[in-house]
Amino acid sequence: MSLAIGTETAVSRTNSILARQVATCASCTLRARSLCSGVPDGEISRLAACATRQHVSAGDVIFDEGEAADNVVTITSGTAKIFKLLPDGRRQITGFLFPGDFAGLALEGSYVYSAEAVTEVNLCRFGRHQLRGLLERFPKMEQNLLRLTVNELSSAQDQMVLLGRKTAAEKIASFLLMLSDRASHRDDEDISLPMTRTDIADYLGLTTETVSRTFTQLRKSGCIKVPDAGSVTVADRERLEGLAAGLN
Amino acid sequence: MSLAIGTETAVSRTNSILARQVATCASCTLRARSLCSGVPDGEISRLAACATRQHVSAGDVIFDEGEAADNVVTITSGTAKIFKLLPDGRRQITGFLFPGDFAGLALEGSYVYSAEAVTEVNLCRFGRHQLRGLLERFPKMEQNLLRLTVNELSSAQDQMVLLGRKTAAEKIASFLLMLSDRASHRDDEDISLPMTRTDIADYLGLTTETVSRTFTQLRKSGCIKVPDAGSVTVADRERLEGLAAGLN
DNA sequence: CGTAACGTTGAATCGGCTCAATAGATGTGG
DNA sequence: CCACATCTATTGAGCCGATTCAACGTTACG
Repeated sequence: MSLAIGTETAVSRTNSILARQVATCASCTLRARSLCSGVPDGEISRLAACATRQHVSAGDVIFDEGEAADNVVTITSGTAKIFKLLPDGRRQITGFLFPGDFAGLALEGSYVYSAEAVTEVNLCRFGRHQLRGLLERFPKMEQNLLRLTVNELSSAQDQMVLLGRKTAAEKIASFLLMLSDRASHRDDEDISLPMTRTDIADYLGLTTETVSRTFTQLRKSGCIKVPDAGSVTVADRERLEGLAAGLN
Repeated sequence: MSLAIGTETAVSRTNSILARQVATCASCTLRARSLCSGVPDGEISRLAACATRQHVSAGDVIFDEGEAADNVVTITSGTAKIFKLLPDGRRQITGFLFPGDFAGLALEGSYVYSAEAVTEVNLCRFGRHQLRGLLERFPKMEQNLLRLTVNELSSAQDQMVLLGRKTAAEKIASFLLMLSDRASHRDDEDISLPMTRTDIADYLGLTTETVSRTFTQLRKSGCIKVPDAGSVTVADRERLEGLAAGLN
């Protein structure tokens, strides 16, 4: 699926847009964050040399589980999701990716999950071998990567608590607060939901119907407002936080 | 709880058993695995110098969520569990630890989960600051640590699929096969279950009753044998693997 | 032994799921 | 601009898998 954004295409584009890539790293708003902050300013060109910028449309595949893991990607704009499938089609979304997040780190072998764009996404692909070279040259970068991976692991453990032990309302409350923290919004109380109810359900281990009903219930109880399907306003943050933490 | 094995005690023991520690690293059966394999043989003493061996009894605390994360520990024998609690006592076990596994990596700050011994456990505590020194001296060690953490993250994602999308029977089947892979047993078909039904339930997002009933059901259907509560024999591995993968 | 902790089994309940219908949003072409 | 199709979201009714509550075995141990 989605041949247009496969690895080969990305690589073949490398030469034609190299100049733009170099410029992009230096001016990238994520320059000081994520992976890239371990590369000294004087050596940005080395970073740019192993990065390929790419634009993908909402719904497009970024990579598929099982493919050769030739790239690590970082999201520069938009929202993506990573997920795993069971043979009969049951899906678990293991994370949403926002600008600065990375995915596809499989130190060897193949991707262990799939990634797709939720909205229009701009991303940077780093070639695996080139990235390894960078990591060896700049230990600071490897330290960053370790720190980021440890943080991801910690989030994964929080998500296990959510999936294994929280009720539907607690799951939705936790999810909204996670979005409020991690994604950027007009203000603290205003959360945008770029993903569908099905995505939310597959992230929280629920069905779309239960997600929908729980939104309704939280709305009726005055915790949140739901102006439209794509946004939520926090009306009573304290109560929402209590719910998410598992009080009540 | 369990003051006897707190960090202070462990540290205060350091001097008295230093000689034994040095000897232990060189002869440790895990020498070539886990964290430690990144340290050249000639420099083992540096490794030994920041490691404190400790013995804890079944049920004892290894460290508690929220404590200052002064140590990383690796299990050298026995089985441990790591878990998080919700305020009302609901518990999610996020992993079982077997020899070679490590826990407590919080690059700064405090532990984000608790760890307790399931059986009698022998472990090695590495001081955080000393470990950081080692990592900087031996980049190979940091690479190992990254590789191990990435693998843990991958397991965590598998567990999310299990918790969010699998049925009770599929969860138990997956759990048994995980144990069969990771823990050491007399043979492939023979699995020892050192943890209680409550531990299993809290790992799989179930109740003890459901765990018990599901064992019975798998036993009656001929997938497994349950000679006693502490062990399981795989009778039909193919069917168990099908179940675990989510076929059927 | 007696007692406590752990495990199993049964009966009834319930939270979330399935199935089904409706409503809203988005886009397309006439 | 409307008619139509499609996709997403909401709501309702009934069901089911897992939980809760309870009783009873079993094992370990002082």
